[in-house]
Amino acid sequence: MPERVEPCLALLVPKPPEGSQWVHEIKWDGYRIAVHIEPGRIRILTRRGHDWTHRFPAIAKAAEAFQPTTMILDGEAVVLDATGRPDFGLLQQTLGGIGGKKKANSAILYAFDLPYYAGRDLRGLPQWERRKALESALADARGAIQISEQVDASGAELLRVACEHGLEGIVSKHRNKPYRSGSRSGDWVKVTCTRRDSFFIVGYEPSAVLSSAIGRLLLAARKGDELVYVGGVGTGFSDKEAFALRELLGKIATSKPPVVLKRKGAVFTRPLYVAEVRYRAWTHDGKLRHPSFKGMREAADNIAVFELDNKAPLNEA
DNA sequence: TTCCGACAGTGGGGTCGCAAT
DNA sequence: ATTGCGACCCCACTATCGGAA
Repeated sequence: MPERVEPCLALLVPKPPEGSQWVHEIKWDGYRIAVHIEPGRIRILTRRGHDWTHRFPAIAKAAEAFQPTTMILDGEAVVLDATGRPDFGLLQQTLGGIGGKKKANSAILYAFDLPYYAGRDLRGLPQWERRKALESALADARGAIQISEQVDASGAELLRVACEHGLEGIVSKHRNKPYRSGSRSGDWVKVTCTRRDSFFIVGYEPSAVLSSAIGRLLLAARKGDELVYVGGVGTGFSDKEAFALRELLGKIATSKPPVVLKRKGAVFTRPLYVAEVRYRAWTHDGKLRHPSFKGMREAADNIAVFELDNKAPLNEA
């Protein structure tokens, strides 16, 4: 059995592929892991090959049930929230940081591929054959190891349902393609549920490398009569735009911060512009998750700036 | 010639531990 | 005691370059 199998990665695309050669499943919001099972030994490796076995005791324990068969299960470790949805923030809190002593007892694995089984490297097989092998290998899986269901629906339909339920998105796989380790080829593609909203630009931070360019914009939402910092955005603009933004915002810099925020190097500006931002969700902390800049305009009455209401949670659909 | 895949680099969010302040 | 930094995880995106088409 190989010491390590680099995971096959999914390419981000704007819409799900169509056609009978594609199968679709839920995109689980957690940590990608590979569970190596062999006689007398269980190892759980992260995407970059770090041994995190001790952090997923429940999954490691559940994996023992498959011994002595050798196999590598590829899947996503998640922690479910009270409503049964995967919660990335919860996973991180449960898991702790790099030297963390916390145990993610509640983390479970959604297995979606089987690159190695019973002495055979299955990566060269088409996806549908590996899938068949996975289903038979996990026929009586339960508890901390579950199979990630392939859904018998069009990609567009599954995506709609996934987004409706506050899930992260979907992954589509080509039935006839092999498992390409370490590659982000289009054999696997993902579509994520995203939102677009407008936020006030309340400042910027200079780029760490490009002089006279911005590195990130500081964003705020409206909450009643106040502005509340909701995080920064540092991608989505080109270098050219980063220079132009610095030029423009430099003119409206103010010494009176419009929001409560202390960050070294931050330059605050009067909230005269709104940025349109695409993002995936809100963190527990009230920040934008995976934000990217899509454009900006002058603030005006006819532009709806995101309004925080008093009742969190922010993560509801 | 153009296009695509792989890579590096700059950003976002989080956790924790450790060393410097 | 606080702060900053570095490992780790999840990423989006831009810029570049070499090889495939």
